Amino acid sequence: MLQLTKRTEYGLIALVHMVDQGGEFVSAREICDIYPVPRRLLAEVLKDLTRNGLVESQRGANGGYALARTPESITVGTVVTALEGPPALASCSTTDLKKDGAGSCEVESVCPIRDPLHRIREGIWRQMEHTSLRSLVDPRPLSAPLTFSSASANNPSEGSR
Amino acid sequence: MLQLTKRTEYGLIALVHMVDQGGEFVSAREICDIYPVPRRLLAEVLKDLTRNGLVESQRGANGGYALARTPESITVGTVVTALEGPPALASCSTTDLKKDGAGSCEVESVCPIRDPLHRIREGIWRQMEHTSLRSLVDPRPLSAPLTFSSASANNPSEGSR
DNA sequence: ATCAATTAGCACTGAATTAGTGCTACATCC
DNA sequence: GGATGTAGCACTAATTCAGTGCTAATTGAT
Ligand code: SF4
Ligand code: SF4
Repeated sequence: MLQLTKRTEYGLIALVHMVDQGGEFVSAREICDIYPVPRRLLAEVLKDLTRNGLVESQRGANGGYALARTPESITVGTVVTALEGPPALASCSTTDLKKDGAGSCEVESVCPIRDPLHRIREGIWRQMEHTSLRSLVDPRPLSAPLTFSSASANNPSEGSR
Repeated sequence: MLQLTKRTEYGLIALVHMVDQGGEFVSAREICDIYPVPRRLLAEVLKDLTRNGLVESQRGANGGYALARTPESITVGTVVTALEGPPALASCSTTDLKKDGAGSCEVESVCPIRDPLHRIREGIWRQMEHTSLRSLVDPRPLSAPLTFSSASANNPSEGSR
């Protein structure tokens, strides 16, 4: 259906929140305390993100999650790949062969749309790779397109806490 | 899952085949005679394409389907939209509100990723709009059985196989 | 030492979407 | 009339997804 899963969205939201907290460990409870998201499910997602090395986790009281890499190096593509596998667009994309691999599609040998679809997929992937966590967070605080001298506009009380 | 449906792929394949036949009416049987696609399902897809004005249909013997518009004016985006609705990426995209519309997502009011996702979706849409049927057919270095003998009188339904 | 908070792991249920099929009616050509 | 082929509708089965339960293991605080 050409749509991300809820899990991916939840993951992205959580990651953005982590960026907001700038390195502090945040618990799943804290996150879904802000965003109305099923806690259980979010925990599951965070766990997957941890498995894939996107975030670090800390158990026990005062535990939680924090980014394991810089917000610049984590892209939407990274998250999607971690949470629902590499974007496919069709069942015959090259990178994803953990499931069926070769004999996935009967049409494959004579398929006239395989390569074009492949090309579109690459474009989509480029889009996603081009959107980093940082760029998800940055344009947010100011709903204005651009401010000259962003330094003055940037409220010092903003990010950290 | 960020993947097109089979129906869309089948639709694209069929459309490409129609371009190959350059205006001639081709039956569903003829198409799935070339591409191993469930005939019944393909018919269903073709029907939808007809409803959306992408192809013209002709009933009866020697009937079939043919493009109702130029191959340049039909894009992958068009087909996707006709067959599975406008690309959404998330449940809160603007164009699609036939189902739930406003109260689709609980997070919506505080969602930090909505706009960025929206932007990515636009990029994807642009990709799809930029890929016309023509460009699907053209870059194919014709080692394909493209014969100009598509015309006129006695073209029995098969023969090449 | 105990307790409370929190992640890790696993498996499961229920809903939604999708793939694919059956059957009948209608249209067209021979 | 008969063969071919689309139109329409409804239905089943498979797959995927969202969300939940329960039980460890870990850590800090009391
Ligand atoms: S081969 Fe053609 S039909 Fe089969 S999955 Fe790839 S694109 Fe879709
Ligand atoms: S609002 Fe945010 S979470 Fe809800 S659907 Fe749109 S993007 Fe996904």
